[in-house]
Amino acid sequence: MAKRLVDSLREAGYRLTAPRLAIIKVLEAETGHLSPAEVLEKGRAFYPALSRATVYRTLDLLTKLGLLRPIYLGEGNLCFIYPREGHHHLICSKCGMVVDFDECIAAPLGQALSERFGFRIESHLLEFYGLCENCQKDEQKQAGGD
Amino acid sequence: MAKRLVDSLREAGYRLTAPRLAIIKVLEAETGHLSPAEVLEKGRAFYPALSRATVYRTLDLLTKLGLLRPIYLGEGNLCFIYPREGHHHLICSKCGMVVDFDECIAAPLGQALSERFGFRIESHLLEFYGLCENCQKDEQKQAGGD
DNA sequence: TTATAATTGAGACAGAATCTCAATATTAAA
DNA sequence: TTTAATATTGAGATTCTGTCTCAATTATAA
Ligand SMILES: [Zn+2]
Ligand SMILES: [Zn+2]
Ligand SMILES: [Zn+2]
Ligand SMILES: [Zn+2]
Repeated sequence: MAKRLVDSLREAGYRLTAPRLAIIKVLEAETGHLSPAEVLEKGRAFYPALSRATVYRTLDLLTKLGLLRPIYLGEGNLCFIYPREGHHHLICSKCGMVVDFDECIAAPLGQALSERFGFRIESHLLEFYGLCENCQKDEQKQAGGD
Repeated sequence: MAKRLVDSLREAGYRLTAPRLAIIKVLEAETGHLSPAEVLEKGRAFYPALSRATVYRTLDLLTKLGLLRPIYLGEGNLCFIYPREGHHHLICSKCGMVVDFDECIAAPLGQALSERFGFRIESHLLEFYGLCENCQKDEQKQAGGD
């Protein structure tokens, strides 16, 4: 698990530095969805001098290597997810609640697209949007005011 | 087509104002993926006094109503898409190129999740990430430097 | 060890998003 | 129509986010 990010960096010819390791530890420790600000904060537990610029640079680098994915979940914050195969989300477009689920049907389509467009597909995003049970109830009571 | 956004606003009890109409016209005119800044600029063609705050407020509102979806495409800019059924993307994680395609297999899974979690699903996101042909070639030549 | 070049932190900077509040416009009721 | 109640707005201040520069540091291979 820990190996994947580290090895991919190395194989691509990038140096394995203390700041990068701190960031990778954060990404691996959390199963979830981390904003750059959270990565910075948590990363300083491993490497106190960690700077904001380095966090952004490293998240971008890992994204370019296809190891992370930027996504908007719920409350309008960019976050990066470290994709586990077949891990996806159900998001309430009103209150922002996020439900995780592990189930997927995207592989065959991915295969087809890969051939059609000459892409080498590394991962995908599958997110459903809608209203959670609570927000459905709220909706019936009120109309108008937020 | 034009009706959908307008009617949904009304039905949810929100007022139909000139600034909102301008924004809706922009969203309908463009098939693509618009950043808030683009919506502001284009929206001023319909309603010159349109303000940035109103653009953000309206995009958020339409998102809460499940009519728009915030997404990161390619080069790290937030944009909002006005989902057309089965319209999705293939994104190069290195150079940011976006390929559109219209094909989808998410509906049955959506149905199942809806029942399992009590969500009312309104739409979904299905995006594939990988390397485009050019970036695959580049990768073979160099290792290391950006 | 040493040389080389990638990487870093700090802080300046630019741009994006949010907030406040008085002024305005929509809507429903009179 | 007219009016009253209230949602919505624009402008600008403000706060956050993300980028950039550059000298200092550090990983790596020789
Ligand atoms: Zn999947
Ligand atoms: Zn909800
Ligand atoms: Zn998750
Ligand atoms: Zn590419």
